Amino acid sequence: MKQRSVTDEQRAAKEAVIARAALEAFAERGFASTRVADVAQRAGVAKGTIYLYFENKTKLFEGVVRTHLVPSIASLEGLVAAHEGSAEELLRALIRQIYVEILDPSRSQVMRLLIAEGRSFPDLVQVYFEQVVVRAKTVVGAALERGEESGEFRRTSAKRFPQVVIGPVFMATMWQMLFADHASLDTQALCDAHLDVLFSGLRA
Amino acid sequence: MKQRSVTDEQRAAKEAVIARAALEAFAERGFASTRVADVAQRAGVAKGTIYLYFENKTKLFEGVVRTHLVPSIASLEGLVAAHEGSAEELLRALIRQIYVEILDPSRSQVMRLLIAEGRSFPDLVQVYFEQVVVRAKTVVGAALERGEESGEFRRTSAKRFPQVVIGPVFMATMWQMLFADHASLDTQALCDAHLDVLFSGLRA
DNA sequence: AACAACACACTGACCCGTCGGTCATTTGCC
DNA sequence: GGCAAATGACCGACGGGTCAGTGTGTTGTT
Repeated sequence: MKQRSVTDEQRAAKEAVIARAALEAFAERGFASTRVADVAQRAGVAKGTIYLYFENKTKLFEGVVRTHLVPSIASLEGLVAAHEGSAEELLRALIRQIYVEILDPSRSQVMRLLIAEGRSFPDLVQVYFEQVVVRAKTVVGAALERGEESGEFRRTSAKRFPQVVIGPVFMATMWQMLFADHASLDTQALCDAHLDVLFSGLRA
Repeated sequence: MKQRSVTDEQRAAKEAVIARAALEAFAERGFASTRVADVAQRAGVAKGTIYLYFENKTKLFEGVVRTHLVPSIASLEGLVAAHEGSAEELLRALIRQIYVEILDPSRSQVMRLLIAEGRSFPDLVQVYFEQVVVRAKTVVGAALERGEESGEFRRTSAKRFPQVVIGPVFMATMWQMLFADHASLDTQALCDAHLDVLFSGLRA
């Protein structure tokens, strides 16, 4: 039993090593152009070994995405549940946290991969939509709602469109991935400007 | 001479047919997974014919992108140059126009392709950055500047970050491409909500 | 303690389908 | 009949996936 559980841990650990290597490789060249042999080399194993951990290249991709999307939303939901101050404070904290999460390279690379390959992986898109997008939208929507209820925020249709609130965050991520070489963005300053304009626009 | 120019027209026309077919194919399956034979079939020509118009598959991709990115910005620049009313009116018109341009399927597909394949085509990314992104950023930045100069808008750091202003538009595009099946967006209503919050946030 | 038999994760050379690119041939126009 | 444009069968490289073989650690026997 003890013996067995050690083996499982080791297995999970190696799986994680391979998944990490695969994410890097896919992020760099795209799914189709990445050779399994390249993933193997990055992971420091032979090509055949990968097929001991993942059924095929497609399943490897799915594994990579599934591994990297789940954990981030819970922390946002936690923020909302725990918060007791004003709605503005809550929403500020929320947005700042979203900037942090989404600008994390492995997270943004996964987003980019889903944008790139989504058409070929509708199931993955659906999982991402349900597990990440809907939950994030709900969380932000709830903060907006709370602000309206308490009279802090004007009554706008914004709460129906949390996209308006997080659009700039999303754009900042894509900008960094595509254009960092040409004109890297001062995301801290952008975040401040964003919050400034947003809350002036929301306040009652 | 007449003969010659007819030939050129015909040549350009067929090139456009192929480029259009290629855009569809690339958008559907990605660059690497698209077979040249598939592009040929969509365009109603034989595979060999494609190579009479494009040197190789890569050049075909470049041709597709170059064809579809150029025309859109000029109209925005025209708006700014021609406008004589308030800065708010100008910026509203600008943003609405951006929604129209960017939500046009062929334009958004090109954006998606660049996000997906950017790492493999740095030259294309640079062209896109200079010809589209910088110009769009400049145009929006100019409208913001004008509003501050005239005292219509508060002095914010937003003019340094037009990304804050167009982030929601960008996000709406990506949303439609990825999630239209799951939860199609009412882009008209989103645009209204966006403008509402934005201008409340900007006004002096 | 020494050794044999076994288990099993790992390896990478190989197989074979796929697809970018070529070019000898055909088509269509004057 | 001459010429350019178009065709699609063909070639060769490439890469996903396989599997016979290797090395290491464990168990069982004397």
